[in-house]
Amino acid sequence: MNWKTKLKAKGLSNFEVKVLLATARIPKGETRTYSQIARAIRKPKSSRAVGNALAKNPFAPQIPCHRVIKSNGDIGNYSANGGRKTKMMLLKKEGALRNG
DNA sequence: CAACACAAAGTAG
DNA sequence: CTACTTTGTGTTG
Repeated sequence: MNWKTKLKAKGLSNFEVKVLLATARIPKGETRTYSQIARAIRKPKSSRAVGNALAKNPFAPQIPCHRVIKSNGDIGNYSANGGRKTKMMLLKKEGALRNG
């Protein structure tokens, strides 16, 4: 997928593009923390800005922004339809979230 | 300056 | 561990 072009076509900034690119690299059934994404793009202190980029994610269900959680194991938030609920649902369906 | 989908460190019990 | 406070970061208004 040429996200880099699609994202930029959306008017996203270089930072947000990198974040989404790193997020699109997350394998199914696994999860990453905002901090890890921040590290992946060489901005380990921008864990907060990382969330902002995911919030702007124009390809919500396509880019696994739902596979991104907080470092303390918490789900975090979700801008797409459903919110946190859908986030958990997707993680459960993929097996990333083991409630039991 | 203010607001946000966070993280790390310090203080207190 | 749990709860609260402070500082850092990047985009947008």
